[in-house]
Amino acid sequence: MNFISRDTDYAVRALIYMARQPKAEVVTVDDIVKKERLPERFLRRILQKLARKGFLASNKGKGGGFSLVRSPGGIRLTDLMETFQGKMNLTNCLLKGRICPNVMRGCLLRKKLRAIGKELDNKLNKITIASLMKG
Amino acid sequence: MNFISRDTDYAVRALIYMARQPKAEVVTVDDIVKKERLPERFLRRILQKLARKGFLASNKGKGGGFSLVRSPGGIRLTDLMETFQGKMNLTNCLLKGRICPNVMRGCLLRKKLRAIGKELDNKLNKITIASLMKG
DNA sequence: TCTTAATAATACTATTTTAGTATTATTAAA
DNA sequence: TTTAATAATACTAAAATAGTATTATTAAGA
Ligand code: FES
Ligand code: FES
Repeated sequence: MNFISRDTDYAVRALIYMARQPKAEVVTVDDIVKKERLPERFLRRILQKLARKGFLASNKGKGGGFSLVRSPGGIRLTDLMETFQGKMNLTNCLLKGRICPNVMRGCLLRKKLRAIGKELDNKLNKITIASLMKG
Repeated sequence: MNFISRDTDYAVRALIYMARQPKAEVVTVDDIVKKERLPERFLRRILQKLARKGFLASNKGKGGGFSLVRSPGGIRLTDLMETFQGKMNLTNCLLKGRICPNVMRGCLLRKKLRAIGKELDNKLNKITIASLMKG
């Protein structure tokens, strides 16, 4: 079971690559594909999604490409995970539809997981693209 | 994205139910199904797996059923997650096959996730069936 | 204005995981 | 020897994941 999905991972790579460019330049998908060796079509879809969500600006036409909108320090790993994997849910009750005797209140398992989940979130929230750029 | 899969969840319910029985009795699948409202066939497969893995003993034939082998305090949530979901992997590199420039050593993302993952493990490891029985 | 180099949008497909069902065999008590 | 239980295995349906393919749109620049 993977915590990070493939598209989240690809997005991280691409964003780090873009953030490394001097002067927030427009970067072409082809460029990223060549340097980071990611699958082109799939990466396009990922970048499009990032653009729709406001992480990137896309510039069509000749000389076009994608450019960062938000600063690398403002893009958290958890934002990307949420974008591509949906909100990470440590505590979802899977019995709900079927017959959950105690939707959340009083459910010890969920209560414990919730506490742990909060601490996990706090830590994950500190990971940003900027914090990953030194590597 | 769910952290706990459905079969892990069902296993937890079933084990708590069994642990609550006085005297580590043999419990029949039908009984669990009725009380916990879990899908019978699917639950059977789950219990069989728990038996193969040494959590339960199965007694065939008339008067048979499943019984706990390990004490409720000795069954950790993480054991069950590992059994049904495979080891939770916070740090798998998904680029590996494709061209990972730095398998783990020097990869900041993995390094950070590894540290967080360890703390998460420590906390999850404290959740046992026994610790969930009061609810 | 026409060509061209770029992305956009959308639909399709293949694989894997998840969740469940069905069938047949085995066992042991009564 | 009947019967009430599980075992083992194979099958299936649905959802998530990881892509691919096709066609449309845009804007720079000769
Ligand atoms: S069983 Fe539903 S919240 Fe615990
Ligand atoms: S990219 Fe492979 S370990 Fe980081």
